[in-house]
Amino acid sequence: MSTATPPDADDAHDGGASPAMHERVLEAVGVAIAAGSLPPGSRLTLEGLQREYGISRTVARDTMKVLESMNLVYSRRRVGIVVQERRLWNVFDPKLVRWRLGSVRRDIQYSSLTELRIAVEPIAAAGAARRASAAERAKLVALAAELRRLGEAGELEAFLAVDIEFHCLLLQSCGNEMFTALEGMVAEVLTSRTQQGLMPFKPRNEALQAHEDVAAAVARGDAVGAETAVHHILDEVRNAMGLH
Amino acid sequence: MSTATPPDADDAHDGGASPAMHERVLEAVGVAIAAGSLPPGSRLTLEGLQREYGISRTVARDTMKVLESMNLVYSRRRVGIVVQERRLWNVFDPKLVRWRLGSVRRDIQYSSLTELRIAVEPIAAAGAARRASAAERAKLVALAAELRRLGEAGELEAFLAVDIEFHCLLLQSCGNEMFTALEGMVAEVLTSRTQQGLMPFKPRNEALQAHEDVAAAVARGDAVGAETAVHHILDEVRNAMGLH
DNA sequence: TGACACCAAAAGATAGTATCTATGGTTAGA
DNA sequence: TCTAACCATAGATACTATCTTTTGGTGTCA
Repeated sequence: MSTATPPDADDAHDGGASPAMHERVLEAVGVAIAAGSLPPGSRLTLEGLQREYGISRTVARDTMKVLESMNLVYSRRRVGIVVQERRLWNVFDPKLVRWRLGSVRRDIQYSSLTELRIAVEPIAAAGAARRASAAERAKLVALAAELRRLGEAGELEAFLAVDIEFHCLLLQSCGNEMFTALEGMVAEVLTSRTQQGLMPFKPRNEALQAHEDVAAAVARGDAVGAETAVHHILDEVRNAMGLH
Repeated sequence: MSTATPPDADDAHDGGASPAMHERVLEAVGVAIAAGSLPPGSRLTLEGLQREYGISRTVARDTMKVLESMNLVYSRRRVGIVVQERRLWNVFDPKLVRWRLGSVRRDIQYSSLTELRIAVEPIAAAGAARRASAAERAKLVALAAELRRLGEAGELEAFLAVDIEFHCLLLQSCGNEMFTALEGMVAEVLTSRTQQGLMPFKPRNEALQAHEDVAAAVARGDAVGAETAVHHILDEVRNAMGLH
């Protein structure tokens, strides 16, 4: 082996080793699988990984064990490590979601997430109306007001930031930890929507009103009202997806 | 160290080693964390795990790396392996869901899953109406008919099996892989509901009708109709959860 | 003299390397 | 069809390197 114990030279593909050796190779292999450049059925070996990334067997093992726990690969004796068929992947693992959002298959992941958001947010709002703390209710109302201000002023960037905060707070205060775990993904969807110019230049008044309605309904503990109001927010998105 | 290298005797806590050493300790530690007997902030060491489970450092490392990738623990030099606060767990990891469903905290996990199901299934039905294959549409109609037959005959066990098949097929044919990944969890919720006697002794006619409506709507590609009909199925569940 | 702040050294844990044996599944050969 | 060789993982062991917490010592100030 050329690259030996000390953190010496010849690490052409290194950037400083700060994000930990293990993470780097996990990231590299994970991205390759998510992007499809290592399609299902592809076979790896620990030995190959050691050579390719200049790592020890232990690190190669650790990486594969993590990938295995995400169901991205399985390993069999005498065969090596085999890329699992897509159907069996743990598609809710945040790492995988991130890898896929960065890949050429980005669109599929994005629309899956959007649909998930459409499904979850109304129920989350209903949950918030029943279970949110007083502080959270107040914060939601404040954020809705802030959204109107920024929306009418046409400050899209600040609007996005507050919009994310609004929707994430909804997920946090709904009392369902599984919904809360979707926070990061929803933020990603909202960001992406703005970046790709899928947002109207100026938020429509109906959308602003709907956000205020959600906040008000949650504030007064009206679960049905909150759910309905969120539906109004999402109608725009549903239309864009052809979901009427 | 008492338990040493060879697969010798004195392994009191062994059952044959067939499910792989690594899995056994992953399971044990994972269950302990999920159940709360290793609360957030608890500290483990590789050395301690080696002694406790009679395993080598390699296996202990692998296990911890998997737990770390699920965000159940993090490890820091000089400190050891620390159980992560609940808020940060990857609560969508099927392994964790399974562990929690088997723990004393079962109820929390169960209601989270039920709420998730309430959120996702209507949108999944809409997706199926737009994207299911002809075979899937036909199968749904057939399953709905079978449900009526079994329901009216009062054959609860067979009814449950077909009910699971119906709802899983919906998730499979909706074209959203994230929804599809929830299949196992939905099956678990439905099973649990029956086992715990939360189902009426004989399915209500409204429920049977709603299943038929869903199948029919999907069959004719009516997304709105399918979504509404699923809502009717879930109304019963929503009431039971106090979600009106 | 006692209390506090600061700094340096020791120690304890993971991170990673290297190498070995055991096991089981594949494949090729009789 | 059976059998044996081989190959890759599963697991064990013993290192070194590194990071970070703890601890102990020192000096200053009240």
